[in-house]
Amino acid sequence: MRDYVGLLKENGLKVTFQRMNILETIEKNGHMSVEDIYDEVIKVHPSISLATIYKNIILMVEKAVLVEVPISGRKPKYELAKMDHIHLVCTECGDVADKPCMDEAGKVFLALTDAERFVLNKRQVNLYGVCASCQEAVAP
Amino acid sequence: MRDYVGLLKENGLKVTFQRMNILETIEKNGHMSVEDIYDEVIKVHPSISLATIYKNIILMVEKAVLVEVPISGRKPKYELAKMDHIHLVCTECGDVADKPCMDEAGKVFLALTDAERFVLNKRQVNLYGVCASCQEAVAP
DNA sequence: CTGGTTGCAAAATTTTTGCACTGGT
DNA sequence: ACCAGTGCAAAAATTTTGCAACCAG
Repeated sequence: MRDYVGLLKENGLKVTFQRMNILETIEKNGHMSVEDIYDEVIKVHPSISLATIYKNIILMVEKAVLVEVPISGRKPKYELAKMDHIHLVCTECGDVADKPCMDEAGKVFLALTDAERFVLNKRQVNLYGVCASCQEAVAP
Repeated sequence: MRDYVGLLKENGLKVTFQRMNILETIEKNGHMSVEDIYDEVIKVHPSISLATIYKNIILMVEKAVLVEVPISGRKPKYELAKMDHIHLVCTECGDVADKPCMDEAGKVFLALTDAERFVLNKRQVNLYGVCASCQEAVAP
């Protein structure tokens, strides 16, 4: 598990049980919507309020501790900030998997935006399809 | 202007003024949120209701006439279905520009998902940064 | 201590739904 | 004439806000 205490302090955020639980839940599950996070965190911290989840997600996204992953046709999900990667989004179950290897594509994107006089800050690649386990479910 | 009458009929949708206005507005403006569309369409069709906008967007996305473009930190936008392209999203003004050239990246993505036993259906690339005109606004 | 943080309840916003009426085909 | 489509108003769902109590530093 990562050093969330340090991560929060670096960003001028106090270390509360709520925040620790949010971060640990997201680490464990990978990609979660606000509702997903609430449903999980409330199991270990029954008194937490949805407003607290919202406030903290907004705050942690601002501080770049979390990253919003917008997804076509669904609520956005949130993940821990990490090395550049792309997302494999299953259109059946909604699950999101990370895939490293932004490097090859990275060069292409830089060339593209240079020509455009566009200052590139962040890249976001979603590949939509059907994941291995959903393929099995359809054709066992 | 495209043949929206044909496009709607092909998809089993009746040709109404509301739908024509929605499609023409999106063609003219490129990428629009639900609210954007409503604000524009109401100018030429004052009696249209927001519910009609919602119902039609949902319907036309199902029929793949429109495509939802989810954007980090903002409401999703909608565009006409068109050839594969990437999005340059300005984090200052929120504007979205299309850029063709999915080909180079396309190969990379296919190789990636093949290895994963992931059936790739749709690709969505957002590059976030500051567009040329917002750069000028900051440093004139 | 003390300012940031929480939880609650209320407000604001956004999206969906039901239904009578309208208008395309 | 039939039934998809519209508009309205109400309901549901989502997100934000204000504030008193609380607690990490």
